[in-house]
Amino acid sequence: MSHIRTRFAPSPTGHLHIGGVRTALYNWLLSRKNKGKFILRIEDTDLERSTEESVRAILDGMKWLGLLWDEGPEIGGPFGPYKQSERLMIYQSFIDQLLKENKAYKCYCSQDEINKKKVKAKKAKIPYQYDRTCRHLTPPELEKRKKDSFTIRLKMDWDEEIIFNDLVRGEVKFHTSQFDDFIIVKSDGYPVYNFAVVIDDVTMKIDHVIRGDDHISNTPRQILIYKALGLSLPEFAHLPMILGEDKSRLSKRHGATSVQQFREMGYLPDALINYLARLGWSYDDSQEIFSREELVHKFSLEKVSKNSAVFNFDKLNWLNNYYIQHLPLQEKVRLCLPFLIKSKLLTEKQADQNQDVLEKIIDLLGPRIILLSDIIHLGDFFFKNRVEFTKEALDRIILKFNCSSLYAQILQSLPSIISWTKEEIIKTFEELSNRMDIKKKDFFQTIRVALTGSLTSPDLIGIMLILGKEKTISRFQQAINAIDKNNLRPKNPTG
RNA sequence: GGCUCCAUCGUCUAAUGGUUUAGGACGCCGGGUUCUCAGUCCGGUAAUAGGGGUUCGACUCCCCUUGGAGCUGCCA
Repeated sequence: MSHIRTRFAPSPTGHLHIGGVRTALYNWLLSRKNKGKFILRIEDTDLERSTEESVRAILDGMKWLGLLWDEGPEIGGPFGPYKQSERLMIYQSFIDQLLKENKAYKCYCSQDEINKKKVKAKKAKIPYQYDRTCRHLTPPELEKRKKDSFTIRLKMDWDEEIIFNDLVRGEVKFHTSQFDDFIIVKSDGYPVYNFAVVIDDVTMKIDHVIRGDDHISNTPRQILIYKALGLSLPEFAHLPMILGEDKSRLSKRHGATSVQQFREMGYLPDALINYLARLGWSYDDSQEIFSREELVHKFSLEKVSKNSAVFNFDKLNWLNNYYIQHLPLQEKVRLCLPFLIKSKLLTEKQADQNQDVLEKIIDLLGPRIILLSDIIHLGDFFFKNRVEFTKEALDRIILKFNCSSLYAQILQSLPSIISWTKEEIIKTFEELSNRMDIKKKDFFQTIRVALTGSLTSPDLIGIMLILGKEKTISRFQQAINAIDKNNLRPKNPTG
């Protein structure tokens, strides 16, 4: 297993799906581990649904995740092209071979005719198989239909057990009697998936075919094509599917499924990779956090589990938070910045000029950030010129305590703080707290509301340190003004 | 319907016939730290789908049932 070649072969009919990413990841890991090659191939033989935009999304997504390919779109390689739509000539030569060797034939049956036969079979409760009408066409009949469009079918002349050894599930058996003369070339001249995939894997010298287990039933058909062509088989490994919370196949209705969405929500590539790696694979009974290098080193197909796995956002979030916390501060800032700018909390220019403040803010917010985008609602009060009381803050603090006079007292004490340091601020507020007729807990909550408008925030001293003396004073003043202006006072004066 | 795959806590999984009162992680619950919320630390809750075999012994092997999934396309 030294120079192994693996591949990821998505079809560009939508975004890059998270399930596909895991397949890509396992292929990538195995190629890295064995110092082999990882090939990216675009399977765009479905003319109707394939789009250039989708190809873009796939390439971008793969790059963002750091799943770089050794051969494929944009970089080429010795076995290109790497887009099926550009490989028609290659398929043609293999089709010619099959036709010439009388192992395949042209079928002129229309889609309508076939559909009728299927309906009939269903009514009779017998499994549908193509009745081979066109296989027995006489030369005059063939001559007559020469100009009609046709598909090409593979002759099923086997009567045996197809057995292959799947690297994750062991021996899998099918009997050839289940297969009919299936189509390998569509009437538009494009090869059908099962055919194209075989030709591509062969010509690209793929020796380990690792894919989702939805392909397990396709495998015997593909093996039959290999056999018809006299080609030797690669190793197969079928990965379990990823399910949604309700255990049905993961789809949009379970939440985000495209890499782009995960990216926009503020997930880190490393967290996503770590999560996906552990979803369906384990190393031992205790390790959860794996660096990429570790994954490359420790990954093996033998430890891939056979059963499908439910995608769980709670665990992904836990990992994302973990990875964010372990990021160097400057990196954290760099990653959070786009979210702050996009939400208009600050401009790029402001960010450049206030790098140090930004670092302090993000350092303070650090452990609270689960998704990078959390920075927006967690830290907005730092960037806004005035804070607004949340409904809860209003009900539980502003309308419950005599905040206006409390703030006034604070304002009297603040100017006496000469050097705006942690120690001085603590000293002053502890003193205030002791002096006032309010529980310490409530006292600090009133401050929190004045400074942030909210009932929850990071450490208050930390906030004041970042805001600076001026802004801190002005927030208390603003709060008093807002209270006076809107007459926000406790309903019960005695309370 | 036919064929195929799968089955351990709510979720991801460990335990590859005996070392196990079935281990870890996320979640959840409780507690410590504390000005709130997080974070962090400590503790707790919770599973071998059911039934038959094989065996001195079964989560582990075999069979059946049940449940879930996939394929059964001129989609990939």
